[in-house]
Amino acid sequence: MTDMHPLDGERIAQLCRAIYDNLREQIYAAAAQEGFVDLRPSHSNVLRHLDPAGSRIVDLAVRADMTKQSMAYLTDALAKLDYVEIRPDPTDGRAKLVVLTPRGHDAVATLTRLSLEAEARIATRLGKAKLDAVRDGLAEIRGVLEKPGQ
Amino acid sequence: MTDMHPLDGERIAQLCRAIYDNLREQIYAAAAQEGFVDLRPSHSNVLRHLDPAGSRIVDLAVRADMTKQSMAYLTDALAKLDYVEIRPDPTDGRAKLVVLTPRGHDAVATLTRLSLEAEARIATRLGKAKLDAVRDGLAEIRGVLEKPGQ
DNA sequence: CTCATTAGTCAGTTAATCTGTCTTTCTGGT
DNA sequence: ACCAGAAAGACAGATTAACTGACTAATGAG
Repeated sequence: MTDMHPLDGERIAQLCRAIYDNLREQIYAAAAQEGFVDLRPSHSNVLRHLDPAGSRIVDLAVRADMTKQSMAYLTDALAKLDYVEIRPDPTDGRAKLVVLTPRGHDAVATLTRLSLEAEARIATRLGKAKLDAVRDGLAEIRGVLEKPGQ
Repeated sequence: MTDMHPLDGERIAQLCRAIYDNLREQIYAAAAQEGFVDLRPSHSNVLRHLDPAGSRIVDLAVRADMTKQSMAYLTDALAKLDYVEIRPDPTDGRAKLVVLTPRGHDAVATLTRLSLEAEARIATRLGKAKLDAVRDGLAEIRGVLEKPGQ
């Protein structure tokens, strides 16, 4: 351990940021090469939280921890790009349902595959056991952070 | 492991994102409460890479992986907030040196401390050994991602 | 049946990036 | 010593992804 810059050391936060940035870049670049050129990282705030039967904007906003205005902006963009369809919720006249189009299903499948492939590449260098241990540790950390007061 | 949403699973990338977001939020909120209300996460793109003798904008830009225009925007903002001083580089008439002010030193020290405190809180729940193992694993992953072709 | 709550929209703002173009300064090769 | 090209930064403008505040329309509980 050479003496490092105060904020640049081996902090969990910095490591997570570097890894996340790298993987996100990798995955969206690969997705672009597979035809999803107009797919942006911010879109995964929608795709990640969409449930199969469709979701309301307000629910997506809560899950993604953003305002409904911001979520509406994202779903609207995805609708224009033919990744989702936005239709009235038959059970509530105020609400809309955001549902994946076939292209949207493709995109989700592709992102999922690319994400798994990226991990597999890491596993070939680290070993599956170690990678699994890191993943478990991260999941535990996330759990701790989500309910801080014990 | 319940069957999860395709993109919402226990992927390393997602875990890193969640953890990084949470820690960043925590740390900058705490910094604000300690008087650094005008300090923003984007500013750490500067602070993290500043070396003690001062750095050139172009070097900071390279280190932070952004354009020099963007870096100039950030350093300018930090200068207006009295975290850094920007002065001519005596060794090169084209260049400027960005150096920390006393307040900037304070900010770096505070962010570093808050960051370490956040990790310490995690350690009390996970155990130091496990946390260290995760950190080592993450560092290894980052290493792999930085030089992908072996 | 009314009124508070909820879902979403509209308008405007801000933060943090980007690209392209320009000026100034430096430097290496002849 | 000169000049051509590289490098450092500035200026102008665009874009993306968020935000807040104020609004409309539909729901549902008492």
